Amino acid sequence: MLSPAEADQVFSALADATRRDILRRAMAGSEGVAELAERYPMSFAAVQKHVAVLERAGLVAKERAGRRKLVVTQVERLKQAQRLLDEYEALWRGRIERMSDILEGPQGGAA
Amino acid sequence: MLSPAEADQVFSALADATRRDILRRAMAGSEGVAELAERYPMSFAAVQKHVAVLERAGLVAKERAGRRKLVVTQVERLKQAQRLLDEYEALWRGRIERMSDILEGPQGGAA
DNA sequence: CATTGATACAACCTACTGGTTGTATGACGG
DNA sequence: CCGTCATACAACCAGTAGGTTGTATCAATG
Repeated sequence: MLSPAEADQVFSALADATRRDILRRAMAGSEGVAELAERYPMSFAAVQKHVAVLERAGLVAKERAGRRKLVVTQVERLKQAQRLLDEYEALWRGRIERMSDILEGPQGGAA
Repeated sequence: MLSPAEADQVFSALADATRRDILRRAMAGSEGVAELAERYPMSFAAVQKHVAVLERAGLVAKERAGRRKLVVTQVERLKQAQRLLDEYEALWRGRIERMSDILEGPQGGAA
């Protein structure tokens, strides 16, 4: 669903509070880069770079709106990341079950 | 649930394929650092550093077992990350509802 | 078509990351 | 207690990330 390289990109994009905030604001999809930039204590270009990171990770896209470009989150990528974490958690549950098997002894044990 | 700084640590820990793999292996919780290290094409010390990153992020802990230390994943942190992504997705759903409100027109509109 | 507003991009700097090797600590076996 | 296995840590290096400023493109407007 997410290749290892894509997962790298998605998680490292999420590993920055400013980018997570941009992602949240981009849910509404009504702000351009300039509007976003006003909200953070850094230069316009810095915010632009953050948006570019999110875009490369597939977490947002830009839509032309006149002379602006609106930043909108791509919720599908977010869901893919969720699913990856779900898989890990499923593995964990599997581990518990396997441990239970062991604790219940070899009655139904290996052939 | 996760402070911004903690979220930074968790996601940046997850943003590396080797570390995600270690995390999965650590679900079984029966391997020490040395056993893990054998599986990756890098030095023991490099794997040790990856484990340290996961540990600082709270995603794994080490349990002493004789002269070894077993690396075990802390599933609670994983769940906290999941919940964070759930929150984002909930925001998205909220956006959809708000958009529907708008599309349905101002019958119940602003006072 | 010149100006202005919004975005993009390049060059640069500093700090951190991911890897290396080498050395030190800690726990068990003889 | 001496050796050895397992882990930890420090020093170092190359590459990348996150910030800066400055310049260039692109679209609307007079």
